[in-house]
Formats: sequence, C-alpha cells, structure tokens
Amino acid sequence: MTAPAPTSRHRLAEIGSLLAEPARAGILLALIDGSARPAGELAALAGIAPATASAHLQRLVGGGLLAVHAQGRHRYFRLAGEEVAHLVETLALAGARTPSARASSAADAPLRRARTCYRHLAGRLGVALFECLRGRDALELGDDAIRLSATGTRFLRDVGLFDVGDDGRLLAGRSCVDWTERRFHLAGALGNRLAQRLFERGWLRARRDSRALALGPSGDAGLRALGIDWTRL
Amino acid sequence: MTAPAPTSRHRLAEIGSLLAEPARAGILLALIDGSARPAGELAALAGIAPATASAHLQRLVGGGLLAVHAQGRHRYFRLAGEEVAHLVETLALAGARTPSARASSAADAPLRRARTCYRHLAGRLGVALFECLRGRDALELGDDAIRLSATGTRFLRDVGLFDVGDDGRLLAGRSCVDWTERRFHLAGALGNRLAQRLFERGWLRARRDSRALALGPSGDAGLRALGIDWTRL
DNA sequence: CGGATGCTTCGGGCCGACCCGAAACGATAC
DNA sequence: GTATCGTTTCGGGTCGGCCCGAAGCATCCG
Repeated sequence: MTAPAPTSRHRLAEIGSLLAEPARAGILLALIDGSARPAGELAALAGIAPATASAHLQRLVGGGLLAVHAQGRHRYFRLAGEEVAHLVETLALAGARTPSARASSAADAPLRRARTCYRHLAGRLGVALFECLRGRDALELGDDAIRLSATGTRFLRDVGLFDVGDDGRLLAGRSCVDWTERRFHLAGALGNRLAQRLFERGWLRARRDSRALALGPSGDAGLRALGIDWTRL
Repeated sequence: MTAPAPTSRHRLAEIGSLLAEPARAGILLALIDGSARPAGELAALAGIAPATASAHLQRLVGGGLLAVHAQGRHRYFRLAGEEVAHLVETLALAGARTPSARASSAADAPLRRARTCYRHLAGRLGVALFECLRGRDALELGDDAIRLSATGTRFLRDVGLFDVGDDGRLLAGRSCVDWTERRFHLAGALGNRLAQRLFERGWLRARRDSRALALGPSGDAGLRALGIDWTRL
C-alpha cells in the first residue's frame, strides 16, 4: 500500500482547519444564503472582536472560501461560490447525526418549510418543487448534470415561470440532498434560475430577519399551478 | 438577522477539527477505499508514533467518522459509513482547486482509469459505466435516489451481471461527482452492488498495492458487452 | 508459563492558534 | 480641515493540541 500523497492529506487538513473554529464556522453559516455582509456585522454575529474577525476573514479569503469586494469604507464578504455552500451544507448534514438534534426547536419551522440555500430553494418547498418537476418528466438525467427536458421547458412556460426565449436545457442543475428533509432538491444554475424567477414573479419574497421565505402576493395561485399547496407544506 | 444556532456552528467546527490535522486526514484518506486496517499500520502510514496514532484514532471514533472492531490483538479501523467517504471526497475535491494539482503525476494514471471509492467504482471506468446505463434508459431519477429501471434490470441480467432474483429497483443509488473526472458516477447501495458483481464475475480484480483496479480474466469480453473498451479507457 | 507483539494510558515538553486592546489607516461626513 | 466610522495591523497573554518515550494491559506463540 502506498501512502496517500502528502499533498492531498495536507490540502484536506487545510480545508478542515478553516472550518475547525466555531467563529469561522459561524461566519460561513451566516453567509450560506449567498448574502454579502460587512466585516463588522460578521464579527458581531460570531461574537468576537473586530480585530479577531479580521484575521479569520483573511484566512477564509486566503483559503478560497470567501470572496471580498470593497465598497466605500465597508468590505463585503460572501461565499466564493456554490461549491463552498455545498461543502458547508454537506458537513453540517454530517454533523447532524443524532435524531434529537434534528427535532430542534419550533423556531426552525419556517426554515424547514422554505428557505434559500445559496441561491436556490431548499426546505419542503424545494423538495416539493423537485418532485413536481420530476413527476411531470420535466427533468432529464445527463452525464454530468440534471437538465430540463423539452417537456419541462414547455411546462414552465405554461405556468408563466419561463419566458419564450428561455431554453432550460442549457442550464446545468445539480440534485442535492436537502439538509432537513434528506430528499433531493434542485441546485446548480437551473435551481438558481428557477428561484430567481419565483422571486421576480412575486410568488415568494424574502423575510427581513431570516433565511426563511414567505409567500408573495401571487404565490398561492402560482404554486397551485405546480400542484403545490403552500398552506399544507 | 438571527445568528445561526450556536449548536450548529459548533458541530461544524467539531467535524472540521477532526479533519484539520494532516495525520488524521492521512488516516481517513488511507481508509477511503473501504478497507479496514490495524492501528499500527495506520500509524506507519501517517508517519507518527503508535501512541500518537492511538489518540487520533480515538478522536475519530468518538466523532463518528471511524468504526472499530477488535480481532485478536489487532484493532481494525474503517470508515464509519459511506457518508464519511462522500464527505472526505467532497472536501478533497474542494481542496483540488488549482488545475496544476489535477495534472499530478503519471503514477496516478491507473487510479484515474479505475479505482474503488469506498465500495463502488470511480475513475473513468465508473463514469463510463454510469454513461452506459444512462444511455440505455437503465436509470430513473427518483425523489430521493437514482434507481434502476425495469429496462435496466433486464439489461444487467442480459449481460450476466444480475441474477434472476435481483430487483434493481430496490437499490437506492446516489450520483456523485467524480473527483478526477468531474462527471457523475454511481454510488450508494446500487453502485456497491454493481461493483461487487463485477468482482464476483471476474471482470475486475483489486491490485495488491493500490486502490487502482486491474482487468480480470473475463473482464474484456464482459465490459465490451456494456460498450466499454478497457484498453481505450 | 515466559517472551514477543499490538495497542493504550500517562506524563511532560513544545509550538501554534486564538483572543483582545490599543493604535494606525482609509474613506466618508460635516 | 476635522471628526467619525469601519477595518486592519501590532504586541502580548493564554490555552489547548500535538508529539513522543516509558510503562501498563491485553493477546498470541512456543
């Protein structure tokens, strides 16, 4: 047996050590909805002094997990990409091994119903959306991604989610196992586009104080066209 | 904005700190093929004293990443489950961000062609197998897994991989993105069963000194029935 | 029943990481 | 220009983790 290459074990350890600190883990979790936040806010969120947060943020950026952009005297930090969100959720999923931890608090109820994960939908709504599409043969399994079928593109146009020019087959989707539900939901470019359209059409809207989502003005009728009943979700 | 629950960030950090040490990362990577190895061997592999390895192994078991079983005066350690293998590969994938690292050495060539990942197949062979099945409508997208279709079960019987009693629809598969190829290959119970049969039928055999796989006596003809040419893989 | 082997526990040394307050820096606001 | 705010850099204190050698238990072997 050859030992695993020293480099690969060190890379693994490097990523691990970036997540190993509760303060850094908290920062990543706070950004997992794809938002960009200034350093001071992240410091308060993690419960540490600005000086400490600055060092942590520097390490996270250096490790390629976060991206920065300066704007005025603020510096906004966000996750470097969807892979990072996926990675963090995978790890969080692995950590939630005990069933007792999954029962969790009533405060999580809106989160379990519908939330954003990076830029796509998760929670029971995300799962229901996936199942709706799959049940209508709207999804095709590709060699490296899940794509919308011709049937699916037509269906989404019919319910008013896609415009005439949109071709869903060009969008690569990833199916990813939902954290709370342990079932598939749609991520990747396809999932992002779909979520974006749901917001644009006023079916969903973001809440001010949480990752959880609320029903928009035209959401009830819209979701019903997909066979989804929000009130029973 | 509510801060993420303290518990979740601590769980994330806990998992991270388990991976954060090169010695522990090396141990996990050495076990990623699903093998069980005694403590002393893992110590030598990681380049540390037995006493140090013992402490590391204890932490990994306590964290739920490894499982032990004692046999005589040896204690054999292996990954606690497929989720752990998935987790480690996800992280290793994230770490291999630079293209230069992916070019790597010629010594990896057999690994890139065909290897085991936990108990299923990966590398170009794993990808080719997935694409063969997908192209023949042998796979169906389910709500929580990828399953073999009726067509697929029949096909695998025809090529001699499944016995008459086998019902592939009962096996849940997961599609997982290959580390070297960045395309889907088949994991989960379905992937494991398939790999097991390929070994039983003598199409593939394990090498003594590596995770890489070699062609078995009846492998060339068998793979050709799947439309896969080993020599051009 | 000794003697080897595999693994663990114990004790102690070492080094790195985390944390904060104070001060410097840059940009905005007045 | 001056004051203020957000952020980073610096210095120093503290704490925990990693590491190993030696000793203690088990297990197998002759």
